[in-house]
Amino acid sequence: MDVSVKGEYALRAVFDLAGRDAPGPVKIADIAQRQEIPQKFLELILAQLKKGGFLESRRGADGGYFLAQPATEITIGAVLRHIEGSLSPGRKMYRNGSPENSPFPEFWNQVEQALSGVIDKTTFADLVERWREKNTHRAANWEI
Amino acid sequence: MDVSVKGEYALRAVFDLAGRDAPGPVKIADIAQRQEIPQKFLELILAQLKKGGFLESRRGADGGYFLAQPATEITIGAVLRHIEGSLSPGRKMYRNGSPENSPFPEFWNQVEQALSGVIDKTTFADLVERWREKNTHRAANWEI
DNA sequence: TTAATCTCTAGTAAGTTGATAGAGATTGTC
DNA sequence: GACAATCTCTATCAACTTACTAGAGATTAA
Repeated sequence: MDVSVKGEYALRAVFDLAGRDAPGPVKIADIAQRQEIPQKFLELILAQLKKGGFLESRRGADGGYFLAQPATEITIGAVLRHIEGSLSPGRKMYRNGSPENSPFPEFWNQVEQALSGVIDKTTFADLVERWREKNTHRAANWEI
Repeated sequence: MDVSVKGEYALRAVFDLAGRDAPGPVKIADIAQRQEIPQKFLELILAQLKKGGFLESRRGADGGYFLAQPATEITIGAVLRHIEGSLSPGRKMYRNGSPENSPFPEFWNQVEQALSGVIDKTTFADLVERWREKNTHRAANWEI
């Protein structure tokens, strides 16, 4: 029951992009530095996020990544599911068509719903907002 | 974000023991067969559950395992945490004392609480009860 | 004593994770 | 058009984890 480091990097990267006010693409190198993520690893993650439809990019000089949708419409759950695969903790149980008369599937279902109640209802806009509330007088990461 | 096969085996084993009406120890081999768990692997898991204070055992002929506490007092969360370690999905994030001004710790806290609301409030007695409700006319697994 | 059990210590094959390397494809600028 | 800056794609890899397996040892009931 854990989110991989890769998943965490993905969340931080999207958060970084969601927090930018100025329009225009952001360089991988910048995200990598601000979020302390190994750049080459981040490249793979951003490419995957792009395939998932969360990000868009532009190459060449002055290229970079930017959100494909408004931050109010990207949930943590969506990003995490795309990077980590299913988040259902009990998905392996009785996967071979074993006992149907088990209480576990129902139980895991409850767990999944509880989880979903948080991760699928929190957007990156929410995260940025919370972050700003806590840092009204401090300088923002992305305002250098 | 996943429960390991080992964790699932542990839950099934405790569930198996919680569902027994007759007193007295249950053999590893029996649990292994009913729950379809490789016996040698189950041995390790049961030993670990014993160390965690969930089970007790008796060796020798007519030996076996049995619950160390009533099933009403053993929660899924307790067993899972003991087998899997922390269930906090975001525990790795900013583990190196990085940004304190991040919205993520707070977010992961919410996730943890939502999770806890289910797994720390469901006991094995609950599971057995649910199981029995669904199987009032069918033969129980452990009644052979 | 013997057979049945739990117990303890090792080992291990397969898979996953968290990267790194380097060449290729685009794009803006001079 | 050359060139530099970026993203993009494919391959590789060491370290670690997972899910087991093996086998000898300790304890108990009959």
